[in-house]
Order: sequence, then C-alpha cells, then structure tokens
Amino acid sequence: MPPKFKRRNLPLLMLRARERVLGHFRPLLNGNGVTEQQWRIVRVLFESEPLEPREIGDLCRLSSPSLTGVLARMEEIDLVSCKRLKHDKRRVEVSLSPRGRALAARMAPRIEEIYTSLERLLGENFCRQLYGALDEMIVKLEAVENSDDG
Amino acid sequence: MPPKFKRRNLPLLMLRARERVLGHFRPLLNGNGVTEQQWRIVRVLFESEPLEPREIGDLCRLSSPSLTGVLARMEEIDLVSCKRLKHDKRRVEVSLSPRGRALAARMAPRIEEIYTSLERLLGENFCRQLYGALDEMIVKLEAVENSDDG
DNA sequence: TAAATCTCACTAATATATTAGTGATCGTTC
DNA sequence: GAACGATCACTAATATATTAGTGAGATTTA
Repeated sequence: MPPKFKRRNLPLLMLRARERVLGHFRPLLNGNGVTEQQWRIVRVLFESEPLEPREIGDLCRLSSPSLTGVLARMEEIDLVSCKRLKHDKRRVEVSLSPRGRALAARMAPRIEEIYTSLERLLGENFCRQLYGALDEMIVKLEAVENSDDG
Repeated sequence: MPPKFKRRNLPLLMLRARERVLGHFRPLLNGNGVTEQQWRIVRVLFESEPLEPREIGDLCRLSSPSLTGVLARMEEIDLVSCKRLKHDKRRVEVSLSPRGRALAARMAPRIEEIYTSLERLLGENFCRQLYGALDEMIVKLEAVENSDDG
C-alpha cells in the first residue's frame, strides 16, 4: 500500500515537538497553579508593564475572545489587575498584581533551569539553530497572511 | 531595563511558527467543513484503515477525552463510522465513511499543492532540515517523559 | 474460578480556541 | 459638529484541551 500523501503532516509534527517541550514545563506550571496561557501573560508582563489586551494578545498569540476569559480568571485569582483608561474608554491597561509579580520572580529561575536542561538534552548549537529556523519560518510565511488585505 | 529571562519563550515561538504553517491550510480545511483535528484523523485513516481510538489519539496527538467528542461529531456529519469490536467490547473500530474517503481523496492534491508552495517559500533544504530537527527533538525529549514510571 | 489488576472508552468540570458578530467609543471627514 | 468609518474589548456559540475520575470488560494472579 503506497502512501497517499507525499508529505508528512507538518503541523502535527510541530505539535508533537512542542508537546515534548511543554512537557518539561508543565509540572512547574501546574505546581504553581498557572496554565500555560496564563504563564505566557505573566511572563510578558514581567518583562514590560503595563500592557493592553490587544498587545498581550499579539505578544502571546491569544485571540481576543480567549484573552477576555483568561484575563478575567487571572484577575479573579489575583495575578493581574485591569483598569480602563480614562482618556480612551475603549482600552484597558493590564498590570501584574503584587502576587503575580512575586510568582513571576519566584518561577523565573526554575524556568531558566528547565531551559538549561533542555539545552543539555538537545545541544546548544542545535538550540541556536532551532530558534533561528523558527524565526525564519515566521518571517517567510508571514507575507502570505497579509496578502489578502485589499 | 535588562531582560528578566535569559531565554526566549520556546513553546510560544513554536506556537507562532506552527500558526503560520496552519494559516496556509486553514482556508482549505474551513472551505471543506473540517476542523484541523478532524482533518488529522481523516488523513491518518486515509493512509491506514481501520484504527482504534487509542491508536488515533496516539497518531494524531489527541487526548482520549478530546477524541470522544471529535469522533462523535465526525460520525454525526458522516465522516467516519465507529463500531464496537465483538471479541473485545471495550474497544472500538473507526473507519472512514464513503463520504469521508471521498473528502480525503478530493482534498489530498490540494494539500500537496500547499506543501509545494510552503517548500517554495522556505526552500527545500530548509524543509528537509526542519523535519529532521523536529524528529530529533521528539526523540531526545521523549526519554524524560517516561523516566518517572517507577 | 474468584479476586486483584489492568485497559479501554467514556464522563465531568473547567480552561482555551475559533468564528462571527456587537456596542461603545474614538478619530476623521464633510 | 453630525455622519462616517475604524478600533477596541466583549459576547455568543461551538469545538478542543486538560485533569481527574469512573465503570464495563479483559487479563493476570492466587
């Protein structure tokens, strides 16, 4: 029985690889009571605060509808605080709460440890090339998305 | 303000790259009324039929709970048929329906076209190395998952 | 062969993803 | 400055993801 597809399923292959990577972080995230998506947000806010939902969505690849729920839950468990801008009532400003900031500070070194172990498993050179390849993919496959603007 | 993390968010980077790839397939999938997950299943069944849920879950990286719903919906819209095995009533056998098989046959060449255009955008050599790198990651990061068996 | 164990699909509950659409608000144009 | 178009967060509806747990049914063990 010859294969009916010449190419392997690339999105599936990328999903598999990503699952493996996430598998190394998941215990830490679960142990600290944050989901993967919540951690993405905590992480970007820890680097630069405050941010607006639209910016967070772009940085963390979360759609606007997803973001609405995620931010609501994060505010619920006191990870972030959201306040509407006075000069533009459409917009919202999101910041880490003290608890969220403490969580980020506490988790950061553990996260780095995991990256160190990943680099040991994969090799530093491999990792460098991997990041480069992913960046290159994102740039080269980006144009097509925006080509149906007009 | 120095960065607080030495490493970039690798799962996020992989998600971004995967999103770009999927962006090229999504119009075709949506146009044919199948979700990404449903297409993964149709595709593996088109290559080798029949399969059991557990096998499909492993091949397509769908958890058992997700699979239950996805397969139910696929049976609902007549893409697959599920029948329980006589000699082992725990197990189920999933096959493509005639309609599912026709869909796969009709979509296959369009899928290949998209891969061709991706290869043109990224370069054949790049793609070959990409597949290799992802395979390597999956193997090298696999051991750790199974190391907490005992 | 009865009990303990294991496998399998499935349920339950909550969190996200995806697609389409909406209302309030802002900037621009006339 | 009122109509217009654009932006923004948000809602609604459906599909998946994740984690924990269950019960029927097969397999192993005692």
